[in-house]
Amino acid sequence: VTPQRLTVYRALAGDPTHPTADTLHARVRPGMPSLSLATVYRILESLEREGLVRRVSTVDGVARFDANLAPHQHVVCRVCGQIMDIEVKTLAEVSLPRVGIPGFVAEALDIRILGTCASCEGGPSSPARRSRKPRRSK
Amino acid sequence: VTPQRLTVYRALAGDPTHPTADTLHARVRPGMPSLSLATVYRILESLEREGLVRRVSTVDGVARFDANLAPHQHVVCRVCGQIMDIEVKTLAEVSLPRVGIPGFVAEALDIRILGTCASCEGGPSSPARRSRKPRRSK
DNA sequence: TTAAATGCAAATGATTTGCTCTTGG
DNA sequence: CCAAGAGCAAATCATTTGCATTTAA
Repeated sequence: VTPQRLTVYRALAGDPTHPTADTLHARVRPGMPSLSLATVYRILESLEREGLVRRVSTVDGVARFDANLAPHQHVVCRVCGQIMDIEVKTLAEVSLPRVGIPGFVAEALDIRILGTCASCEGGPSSPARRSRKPRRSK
Repeated sequence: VTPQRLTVYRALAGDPTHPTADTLHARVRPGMPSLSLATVYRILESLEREGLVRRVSTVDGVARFDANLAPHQHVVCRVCGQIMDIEVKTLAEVSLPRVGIPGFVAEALDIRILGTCASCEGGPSSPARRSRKPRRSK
């Protein structure tokens, strides 16, 4: 089943910034003006259900999606909010089994490395000031 | 500066479940009926700004708070949504510096171990079926 | 007294849903 | 033809804000 689904999926797959539903919608609009935001949400939801897309955890309450299915983790810039992928293979790499909770069956690892990206390093008037939400301003 | 702030802070500090603002509000209401949810949000915001409280990352868009300032990470049950603390000291413990992004200055680690907790292990009709949101039902 | 904190209600923003209309199979 | 998908608008939820009132310092 797929018409504009392809469009949305491709847009997400070709975007390394882990866009929000809204961003994706805007990015796809020009080539498909009638596509509504609600539909984008529905498409993302089904893609997630089908396991083609993942929702990445954030601390600001806005959903961000990722079509990169290869096991990887994220690096987040606290200043510009940019999210980048890094290859930290799987559970084994970080002593997962050592969860001190009895009876808990660990299944997956979700790691986020917080810091400052190259562009944002060096004071507030640096080179690439990004537009992505600079924490809490909703 | 502090009247009902103490109440909210104490409620959070004495709750290992990483409650949402709403849960905290409900939990404190009986002893302070006039306390509004908006105020709880404002209190949590200031406590966060003062560094007494942290917001934990979630994938479902609802803010959860944590008053445990000691460096630690979280274990999340995918079934009942419960979030528990575990002691995974600091950055050093997980080869942090190996971020493959040039120019990125890593500052903190945010790890979440996803899995199934003891109570939820063993089919949907198991012992302790928790009330915490079983994923996406907002 | 006096800026900061609180209450309430209304405003926002993100996400979801109801319902109708299309359309791919 | 027919169920699944798309559109649009209205509904929900979580969170924030405006403003008048209260209060701790």
